[in-house]
Amino acid sequence: MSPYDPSAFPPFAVTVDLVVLTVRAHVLCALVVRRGETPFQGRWALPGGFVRGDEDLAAAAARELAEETGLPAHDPASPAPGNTAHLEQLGTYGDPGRDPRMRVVSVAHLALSPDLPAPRAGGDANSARWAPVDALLHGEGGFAREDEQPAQLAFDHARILADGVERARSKIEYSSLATAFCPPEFTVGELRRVYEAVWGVALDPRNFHRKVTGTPGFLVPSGGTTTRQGGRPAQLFRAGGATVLNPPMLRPEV
Amino acid sequence: MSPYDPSAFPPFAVTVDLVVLTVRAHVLCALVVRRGETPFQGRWALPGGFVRGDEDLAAAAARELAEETGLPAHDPASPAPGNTAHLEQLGTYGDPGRDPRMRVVSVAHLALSPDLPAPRAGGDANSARWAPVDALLHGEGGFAREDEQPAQLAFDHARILADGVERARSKIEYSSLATAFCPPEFTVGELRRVYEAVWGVALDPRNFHRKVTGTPGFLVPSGGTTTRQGGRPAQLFRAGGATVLNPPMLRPEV
DNA sequence: CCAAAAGTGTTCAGGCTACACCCATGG
DNA sequence: CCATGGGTGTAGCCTGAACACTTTTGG
Repeated sequence: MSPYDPSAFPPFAVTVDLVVLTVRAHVLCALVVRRGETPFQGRWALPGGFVRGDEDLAAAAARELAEETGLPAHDPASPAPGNTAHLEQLGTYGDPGRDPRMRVVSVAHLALSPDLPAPRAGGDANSARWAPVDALLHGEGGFAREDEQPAQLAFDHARILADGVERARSKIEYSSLATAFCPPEFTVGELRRVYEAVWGVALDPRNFHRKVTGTPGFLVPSGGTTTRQGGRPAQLFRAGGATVLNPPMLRPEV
Repeated sequence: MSPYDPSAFPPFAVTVDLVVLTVRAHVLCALVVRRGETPFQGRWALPGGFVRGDEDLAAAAARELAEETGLPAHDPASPAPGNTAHLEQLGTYGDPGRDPRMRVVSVAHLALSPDLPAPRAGGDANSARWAPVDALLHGEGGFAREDEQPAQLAFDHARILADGVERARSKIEYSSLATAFCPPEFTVGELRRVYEAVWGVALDPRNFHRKVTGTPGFLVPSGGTTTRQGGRPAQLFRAGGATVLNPPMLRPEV
């Protein structure tokens, strides 16, 4: 048998898993769903599902995202046009044994969304929620009440989530991706709080303002102002056309 | 049927494809193999093959790399300890129809290697070669003699190669990855010629020298000197432990 | 008037660029 | 002695960090 003969291949299942991130109340959160079946029954997991036989990987990810959040995805090349989510491929996880039932290769995707009212997962409000990534990755104690499960995610999803968070943290440095966490119109202060939540640091509001408004193509004023944060009214902006930031935003030293 | 029931999945074949890059004679080159079978018979393609039933994705990529080049791969986390290649996952390509025979999902990997004597592919010297990436991606005219095929790669391999080259170009900015193109001991000038070949630019030798020797952990002197480039003898270095460069190397404006 | 958030001006330190200049070898 | 590449010094520009200060709202 030739090694290039596709009629003699080992059988694989291919799935997409989603790392959906958002910023809620100044905290970076990920979407998790509760598993109703073995293995890992009752544990939290990343949303995902099988790729259909005639379906592109990106299309499968967009379909799963819409099913879980109601958000349409948009192409990574173009900036977010209305209430949509950024979606990009993250990486592929295919250890034999990562799913005890059979050989499953999962193509993980990273989605970034503005703050949403509430997750909806097949009508069952208790089966999907936003959880702080710190609690999911490090702490058992990050959940508010004791009846909410501790954070050990099913399968290798903790690793996938960690990779997605790291991708988001590094990518907002040199791209305009942070605007994907914001509604269509937002203030400089709201954008700064996104950076602060994702990086877990405090930034100087004055220098941040100069930096983002001075980076060509990052922000365009939409004309309006708002006072929803209190204090002096702030200008409203939309995401500009730029996707790569030059110069980049600098993450403070650890 | 539940969407999570793995016994009812559509059948996929999973392969690994390799973008193997090296710098030969100041030119960035990729390893390509000539296809002996339909489809795309006689065309150049990226090396690759099926993932075995009990094999990790990274292991499959390392196995294919060793079969094609004889090089052992090493973990991306550790710097190259001898004559080994850097190997990392690049991305996954799963369009229905990318292989006309059946549904194939390919997990592409990026390998960076020092200049090798000659490719060896199953003993057939004519079936594998290093080709300049510019010729493979843009020009039909990049090949030296007319009897060598023009550059149209099989399947979606041109896209995969372009993604791999772009990954390498951006990653040598902020990581020590450029040393993966060098032999275990190398001079600052040799490292500079790697950057110049990968980026396609000319760099100031004086400032480059100061920059790389001043970046902590990037290079460690090995004690020896060499005169293989002519002129004043140059210090020999090994790759230091650092994987991320702070400050990064700056790619000149386009 | 006071608190709070939005912006602007200014100063200082450090990195990058450009280029003058010296060093050590082979031919 | 000259060409070639290796390596150091230095002046000017620019950017980012730090922080004083003004602006504009709500209570």
